[in-house]
Amino acid sequence: MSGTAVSEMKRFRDDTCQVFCFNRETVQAISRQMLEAPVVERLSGTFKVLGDRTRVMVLYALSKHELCVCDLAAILKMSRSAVSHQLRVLRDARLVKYRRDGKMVYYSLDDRHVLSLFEQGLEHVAHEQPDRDRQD
Amino acid sequence: MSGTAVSEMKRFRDDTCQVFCFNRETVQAISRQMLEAPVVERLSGTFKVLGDRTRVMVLYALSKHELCVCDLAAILKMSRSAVSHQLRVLRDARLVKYRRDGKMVYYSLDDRHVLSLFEQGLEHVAHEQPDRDRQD
DNA sequence: TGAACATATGAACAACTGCTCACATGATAA
DNA sequence: TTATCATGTGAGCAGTTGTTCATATGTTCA
Repeated sequence: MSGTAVSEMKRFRDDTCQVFCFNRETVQAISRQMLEAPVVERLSGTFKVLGDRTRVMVLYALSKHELCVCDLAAILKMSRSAVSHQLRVLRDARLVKYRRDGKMVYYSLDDRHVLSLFEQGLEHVAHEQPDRDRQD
Repeated sequence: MSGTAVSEMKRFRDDTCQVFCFNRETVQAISRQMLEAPVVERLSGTFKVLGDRTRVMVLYALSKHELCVCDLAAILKMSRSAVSHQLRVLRDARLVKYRRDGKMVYYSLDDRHVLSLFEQGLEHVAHEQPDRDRQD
């Protein structure tokens, strides 16, 4: 794939767009502005962590009050093990922090942005009801 | 699981927290405030859609300019089929809209909140570098 | 020390996701 | 109509994810 002529392009499989289709300049301009791979990785990674029922509930509960694993499990009606696994994910994503007090471990939110993200998300969700398959 | 005595609880498996562990009142208070299931569902669903490299790049590209599938595929260096599949997910989540013009279909952002979400996400990500395993 | 208990974690498994491939759909133009 | 092209989509698959189970870790208290 170098200086191949357009006529030869037709032989290529469909695995990348074979011609700079219709807006070569736009494509190049946006390609230059595109987010760098590690940024995309971290950004999608953060959203992925938020993209799970259990973790959403954990974060919401923690936004109300610092809680130990056992209380979280009771609130979510889930096993402590499952909650603990998810808390690890949230810790790794730096969305929660913890503090040890004897046998207990108390978790709380560790990010000033999580709540803003939640609110933005809720706003999107609030305007979500209407008709299917909008074309414009 | 009704009025079972605490001493009997020990026989239960670990699948839900067997005692209202340490903060019965907090647990009950937060349980009452908890988000309703459908809200949790839609909220985590929205974040899940944003939690993917390809879709993050698609949305970012569309935030710069309305684009057809072929141009998007060229920008992302991916097959048109893959991009088309992801555009369907984004459409279903009401994050993009489209407009037909002859054979072409042009996509653009369909949500005033997506960009705010992106910015919040980027802010979180920006403060993410430092030391591992913070305990406080 | 050892028992009891809160939490953490590895393995395993079922469910889900994102890609490719092949084909379908829908539009344009001869 | 047919040929061509942009896009859409179903099946299949490899890779990922979230839970359970069993067990490990780490703390308190006798």
